[in-house]
Amino acid sequence: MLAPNREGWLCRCSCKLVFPVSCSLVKLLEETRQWWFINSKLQAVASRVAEEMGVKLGEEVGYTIRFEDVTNTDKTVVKFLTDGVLLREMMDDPLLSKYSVIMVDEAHERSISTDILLGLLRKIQRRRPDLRLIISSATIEAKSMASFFRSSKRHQEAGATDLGPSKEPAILSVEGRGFNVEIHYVEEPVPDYVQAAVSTVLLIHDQEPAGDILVFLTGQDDIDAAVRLLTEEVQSHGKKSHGLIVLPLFSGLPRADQDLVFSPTPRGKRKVVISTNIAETSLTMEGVVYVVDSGFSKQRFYNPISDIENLVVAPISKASARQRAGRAGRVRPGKCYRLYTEEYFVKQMSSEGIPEIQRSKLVSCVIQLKALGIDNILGFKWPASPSSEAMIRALEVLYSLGVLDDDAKLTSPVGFQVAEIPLDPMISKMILASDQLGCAEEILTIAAALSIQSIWVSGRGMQKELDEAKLRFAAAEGDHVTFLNVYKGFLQSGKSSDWCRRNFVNAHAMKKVIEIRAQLKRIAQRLGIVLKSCESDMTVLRKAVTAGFFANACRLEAYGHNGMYKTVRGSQEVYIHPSSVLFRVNPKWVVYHSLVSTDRQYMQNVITIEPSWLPEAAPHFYQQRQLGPSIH
DNA sequence: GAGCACTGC
Repeated sequence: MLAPNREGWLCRCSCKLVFPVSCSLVKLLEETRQWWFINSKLQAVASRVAEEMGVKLGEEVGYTIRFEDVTNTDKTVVKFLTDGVLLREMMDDPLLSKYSVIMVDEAHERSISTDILLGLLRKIQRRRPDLRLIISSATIEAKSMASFFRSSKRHQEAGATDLGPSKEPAILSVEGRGFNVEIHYVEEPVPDYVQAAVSTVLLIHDQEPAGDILVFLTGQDDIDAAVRLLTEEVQSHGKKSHGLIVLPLFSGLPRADQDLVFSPTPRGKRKVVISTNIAETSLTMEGVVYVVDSGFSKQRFYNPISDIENLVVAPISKASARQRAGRAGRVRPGKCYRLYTEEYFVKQMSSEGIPEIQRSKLVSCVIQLKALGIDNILGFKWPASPSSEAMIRALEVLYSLGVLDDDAKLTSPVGFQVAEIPLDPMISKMILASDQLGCAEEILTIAAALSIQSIWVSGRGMQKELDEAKLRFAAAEGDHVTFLNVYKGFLQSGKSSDWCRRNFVNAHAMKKVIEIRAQLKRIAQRLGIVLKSCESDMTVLRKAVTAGFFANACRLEAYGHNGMYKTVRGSQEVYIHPSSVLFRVNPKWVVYHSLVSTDRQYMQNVITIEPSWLPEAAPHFYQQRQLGPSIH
């Protein structure tokens, strides 16, 4: 019935309309200290609702998240799920016929899944006049949300099929609740927001009454710098900074360090948490009374021309700024210090951020829509349309993978199978290829490892040790085979976290690899993929990788170019990333998993291939002549 | 010899 996906769903709206128990939801969210995973919050809320209704969790009230389905087909009447899970359900049941009411929460956050979901719901309204929709969104977006669904109604009236009038969805506008937060701006623009943040923290500490401080910066670099400056201050003269406890917070930080942020502040002390955006929505700290907002965050941008996704530091939106400020008013009235001018806020800051769908590659998104039976992708009505260049890019990739045919329809069986696997289509294609090549056991591990950020601990400050640890697992074939070695070692250690620590492997990441691999194994078995091991035959394994990633093939330039590669298709200059085990090895032909661009384009996760495999893997994509005379 | 906002299936 409900489709919430973020912390704080329902908590700020009056939703008597939906639920007589909403008041207890509010109470629950205030009491819930399980801030860690959003999913555990969803779980906690479902469990509390079950309790309020006097039923057992998993019966009348249940929840479904990626790795957990706690529902009962015969009994469950209220179900909590993430938007991604609901989209997966739609593949089997496009009209969502088993639901009579769907509430989409936090629609204003505009994640890709939410946008796809809204577009689809708008579409199925016509076929499901009985379906009641409730969209909960920030006030600022409520109008555009309403008009998005209204325009669909006009469309329906003009349409040929007349299935009776459909009710318009109820749009609930939600407002941040909490105590009043006093906003302060700087008089003049600051030249260096890290330095400005540090000074502001010291000023607050010096002049304001007790209460913790939360500082929003952009990433680990900024955070390390600010922590260092503040720590030096604490250690040197101490007077201005006496009693300050300085703590960094970002997702790559080891769990134990993150936990420090949530330990109670000792009497007479003041905690300063220097954080990324993780503290903006994903988790909540009690005791914060002062917020320092740099006005920037790291955001993903995608350039469809170069086909490169990038993380860049960019100004935040007014909506983000308000969200950040709100973090100061959770326990009592607070103060927010914005490190930008009021004029800038009023006149230059955009009111909403750019929706994720306009900043991302669309390959996964397009295949999902195709699998949902949306044939005319370019005509799909979005809450915010992605660029047609990005769409076309995605269609090209899917066509080259053999997932779409000449009419841009899903191919059978490959297209449908790739859509079934909840990963990047290039990874999914690699898994399918591994079936014929007889190396699915290994490829599933590689697929899981490629699906997470990094299996290594975040390396700053212990680079040498991390490099040495990597060497213990390094494989001549490249990073993919190195993953296999790490995975083997991890299993042999009995999944020991001590083993992880000794080998600079991220234990939390390995846990995720295990979970994802288990899920992939279930799906693979459903698809009839034989889980065969290739033992020590790395050739078939490299061929399977090539079958998915042939579009990322690169050739080393002649000597004297210092490890410069060129992509076979686009002749783009690329280099092997120094974190790769093939860095400085520079084999002649490689395929990479992803590009990261800084001063150069760096290939991350690289494996050696034979060029003759390329036309085999994708004959329409690589004709022999393109590969030039160097194939032997 | 470099740099990893944050989710999600």
